[in-house]
Amino acid sequence: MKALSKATIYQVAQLAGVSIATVSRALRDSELVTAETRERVQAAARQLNFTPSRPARSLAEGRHAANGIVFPDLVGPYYAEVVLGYEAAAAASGSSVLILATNGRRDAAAAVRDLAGRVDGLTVMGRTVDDEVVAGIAGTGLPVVLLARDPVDGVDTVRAGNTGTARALAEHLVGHGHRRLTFLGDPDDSPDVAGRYAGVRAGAKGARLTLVRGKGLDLESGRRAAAPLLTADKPDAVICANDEVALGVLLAAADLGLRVPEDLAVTGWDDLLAARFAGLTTVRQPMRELGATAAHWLHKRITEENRTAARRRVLATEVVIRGSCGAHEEVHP
Amino acid sequence: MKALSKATIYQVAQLAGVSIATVSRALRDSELVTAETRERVQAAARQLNFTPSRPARSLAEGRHAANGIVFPDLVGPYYAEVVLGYEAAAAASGSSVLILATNGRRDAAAAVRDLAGRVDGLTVMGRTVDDEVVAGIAGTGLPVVLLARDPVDGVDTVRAGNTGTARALAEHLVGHGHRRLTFLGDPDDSPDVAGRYAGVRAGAKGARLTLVRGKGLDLESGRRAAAPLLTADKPDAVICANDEVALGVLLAAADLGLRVPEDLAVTGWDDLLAARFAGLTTVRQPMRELGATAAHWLHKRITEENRTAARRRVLATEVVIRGSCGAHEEVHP
DNA sequence: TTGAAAGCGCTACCAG
DNA sequence: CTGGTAGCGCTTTCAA
Repeated sequence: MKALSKATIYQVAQLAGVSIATVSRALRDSELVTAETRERVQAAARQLNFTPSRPARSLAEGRHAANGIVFPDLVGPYYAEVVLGYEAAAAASGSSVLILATNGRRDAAAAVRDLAGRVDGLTVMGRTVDDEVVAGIAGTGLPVVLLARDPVDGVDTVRAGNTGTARALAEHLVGHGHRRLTFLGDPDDSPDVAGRYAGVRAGAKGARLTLVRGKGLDLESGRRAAAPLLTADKPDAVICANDEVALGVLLAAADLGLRVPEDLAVTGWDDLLAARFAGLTTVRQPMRELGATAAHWLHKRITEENRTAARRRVLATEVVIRGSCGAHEEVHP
Repeated sequence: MKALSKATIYQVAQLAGVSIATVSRALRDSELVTAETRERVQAAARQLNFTPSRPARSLAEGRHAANGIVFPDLVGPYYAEVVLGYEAAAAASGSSVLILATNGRRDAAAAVRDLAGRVDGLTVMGRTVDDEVVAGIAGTGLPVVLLARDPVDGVDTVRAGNTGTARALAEHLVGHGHRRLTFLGDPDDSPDVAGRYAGVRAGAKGARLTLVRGKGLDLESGRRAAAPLLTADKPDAVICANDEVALGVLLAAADLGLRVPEDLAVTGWDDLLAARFAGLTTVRQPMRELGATAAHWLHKRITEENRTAARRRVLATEVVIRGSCGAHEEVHP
């Protein structure tokens, strides 16, 4: 009972003894067909294992019924969660999702432009392509939403709060009596890191703050950067750009025989599962909600009649206190 | 300098003063056009911010230049890593990637069928849709690769080793002197879990082995399931279906005042980052390679001339010994 | 309620 | 080397 390769609407029409127009209607539950005809057509379609060709349909309808999301990587829970939230929301509004990871790709811009040609709307995250690429695509009329990224004129932007929470975090550390703070991470790396550093600076009043531009955002990068830093600067608190880097610092500190938090306080950002088991003080952000919001906004843009003004939203983040920043009465589980 | 909405090949042709056929050639670097013509056309295209319509091209070419992957979820690093490996490999062979998460979707089968109509090939992971859906799609002639899932006749399958490594893990525990083993996880949940349980059974000769069918595969599920289990069964070792569950058990054990590994050994599966910080003995699997292999195979299928026999491959996994299974001289960092 | 036919934008074949 | 043109499979008027 092997079904044939690819049945077309013509074959279904022939088998059902109607025109292709009727098949088209019947298959999409148009009210313009008799119940009887509809059934006959659907039976024929089933028998031929027929699935309408998406390209043909898209071409005729002038839409893709799909949208895309561009992110740097899927390493670590952050992007994965964002993408998951995005996919769920997009699916809810009937869109398929195309993904594009730009990391390790020399032709990121070209890849993004190509993707733009396959979708009804596009979400672009930070650290992927330049603003001019974004502007070029948005200029096409293609709805675009920026995620975790500095705004571009006329384009919607959704992001998680960095500065305010970073400031609160720094103030908390200063409140613990720490006076020699180090921020480990490169503000030029991403808008998020830049925002976090800005907040830390604001909250570190009265304490010394050193910036150490670590290269990567993974555990090994943190570990490598930490060793010289801890022996040279002798900070009493290291505020890391994200959790992975912080975990690397924790490892390096252990290697050096430094006790956390007695000799050294360490904080991260993202609240990974590992942070919980490492007792790491960090910041939690609504990852899925970020993705879901982007998908919703995109859907609105795609379906709206007259274009409305660009929107911006900053989702709330929260400091999660655990043991690594100093002793507390009660810590987060 | 706002670029117009959507330029077509006709407008480019007109602006460049050539036919659409020439535009089509020039834009795809055909050798059938003068360098001069090519440049003129490309200039016109650039000026109009032209991007060829993907549906039109796909319709004409009869291919999508895209393939898809279906997975249950993107929660936890496992699927994210697999998808990442897949995306990278697919991109390398010029394919865009469409994703579909089936979890929390009532109409998973329909969604998968729809996806099948948008791609040149499809990878389907375990725990997503029934074999009959897979068979139906494969019967269409659409290349399909199964990932981390029991084989279906005539369809390629890639998976990570479960049974052998699970057996080694169980034997290791028995070697530590543990005699009251509990496997926490539901073999009916996924082919992977079933394979792990089978291996554990084989390796638990000479010890008592209890099966506790925990519901979910997340941390809270593990934690909830562990409490009654630890007080009732009093096992001296709990082998968990994955790391998250194991971490939950660790938390529950701590709540009950049980020392790990003195009073209780615990093992997981996946080697999450958190496992390292929790000192959890676990099993590492080549997640990205799983995804990459699936993408490669799919590409081969899509481009092959005459269909070859279905292939199957099992990628190697390895036990990672840390502190949670008993005392060792040297443990993994 | 159904059918005929005109596109949707692009590729590729056939002439010239 | 370039232009004309026939589709690719489907949706959607416009008539019947």
